[in-house]
Amino acid sequence: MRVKRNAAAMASHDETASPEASFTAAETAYRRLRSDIVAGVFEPGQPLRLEFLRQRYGLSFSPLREALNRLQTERLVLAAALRGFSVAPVSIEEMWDVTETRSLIECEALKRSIERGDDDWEAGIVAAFHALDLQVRRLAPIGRELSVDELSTLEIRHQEFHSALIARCGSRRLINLSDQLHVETQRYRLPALAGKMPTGTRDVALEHRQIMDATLARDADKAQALLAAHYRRTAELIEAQMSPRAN
Amino acid sequence: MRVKRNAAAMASHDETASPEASFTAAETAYRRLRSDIVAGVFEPGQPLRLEFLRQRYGLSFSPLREALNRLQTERLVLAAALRGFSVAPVSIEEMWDVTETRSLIECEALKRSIERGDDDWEAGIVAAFHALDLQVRRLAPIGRELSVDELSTLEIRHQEFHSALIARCGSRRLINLSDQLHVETQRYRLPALAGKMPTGTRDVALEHRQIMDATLARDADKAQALLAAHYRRTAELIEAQMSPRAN
DNA sequence: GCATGCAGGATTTTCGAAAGAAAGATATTT
DNA sequence: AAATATCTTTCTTTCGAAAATCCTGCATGC
Repeated sequence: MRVKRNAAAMASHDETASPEASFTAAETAYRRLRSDIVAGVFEPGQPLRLEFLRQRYGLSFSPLREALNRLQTERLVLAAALRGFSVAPVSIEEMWDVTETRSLIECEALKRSIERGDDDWEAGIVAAFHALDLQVRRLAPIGRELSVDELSTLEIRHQEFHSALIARCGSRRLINLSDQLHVETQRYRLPALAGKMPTGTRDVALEHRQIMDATLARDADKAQALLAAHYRRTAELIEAQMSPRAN
Repeated sequence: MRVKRNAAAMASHDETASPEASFTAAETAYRRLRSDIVAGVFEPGQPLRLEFLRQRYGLSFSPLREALNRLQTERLVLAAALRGFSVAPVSIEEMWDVTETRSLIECEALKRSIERGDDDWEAGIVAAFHALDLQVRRLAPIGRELSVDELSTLEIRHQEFHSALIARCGSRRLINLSDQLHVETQRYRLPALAGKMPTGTRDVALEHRQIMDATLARDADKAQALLAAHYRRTAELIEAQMSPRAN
């Protein structure tokens, strides 16, 4: 008799706001792998040996391989035929490519949302901004160490704000791409943020407010420009932090 | 003892210009499934029962499931936890979403290629155009039935032309997205094209030439506009062909 | 009549072992 | 000593069966 099937029986459970909530082993493998890669638990380039993963997650080969195959097409994992999987490498070039692609996708989605957005959409933005702003102010004051939990909440609310902006773009694909690119950028932001908040030099809260204001004022051009600049600034900071070290 | 491993031993073999050429069973499953879905061999919405696929392709569950997981993230297959896989449905809305997203991606990629393209890039475009043009002229004259082979060649050269246009955009992601969106659009174009060539009403060869001319003249705005119009016209024809029938 | 519960069968999902390929180590030859 | 061949080990990949879940039809009770 099996033992590990309890997870699937857990009550509805909205983890990372995914559409379906039931958990197969393959789904668990997918989420945990993705989370570990994004958080930098596994080094970029590191081979992902199946026996190692099997022990780490307490799962069998099949669900692991299914998860790795999904992550492969999401660019988080590299697969070489008959030579297994490895964590996709990171580089400044890739970081800029993700950033610029994300900018392209989200600016278009934002423009369309501004054209089509209704009252609910506006309310969603205001709500998400407020929740984000609360957390930013809570963590901003001191250049102190941030707990994993504080950072995780900040990260989630940040994503929810950006997600709310483009929610009414009317394109499943744009929203989907935005999500995927968001995950990819996390690989660069999370490790860079680990511990030290880039104190001073940047008023992220203000940037968010300006994006929101332009959006609610239905000024598509301005909103797009501000959003693009927002992402560009983040990329520049990450580049500065990456350059001194390796690569 | 196994019997089916011969495929992996086949000599180098550049099918669909994929980076790696070695064939595992999972890779075979992926390609055959994708090809069958795109060609409409499986009806949109049709459940993809594993036992059925196992018999059809002579493979076991594992490689099939791995392939289906990849196709899931590429939007060709739908997966419901514990309820298996099914062919992703098609609709006019989805068709427009693919078309517009593709337009967005490729217009940006084309703009960047025009900025950065070198002599080799130009030569690649001219060569691809010529090969495409030859095939178009070969098939155009009569409104006759087209063989699968003729259509396949046309399809490949068409894609190679569009691929050549954006080859120097400098973004792995844009090129990758363009490829994926191309595959998705095939689901709509191939069945619509099956047999009857949309005779008369449209001079595709001219459209291609104009796109190429504007591109080589480094007129980014014009080239983008022509490319977008090219895709839009195709979508309009498909919409017209889909509307009378179901959905 | 309608809902509810319960077999039985169909299907997906997972497992662990076996087969196959690559990488590394050792021996053999030139 | 270098190059080549052969054996070992490590790892991936595939397989087929077992387990879990879903679905359908039927009976039971209200």
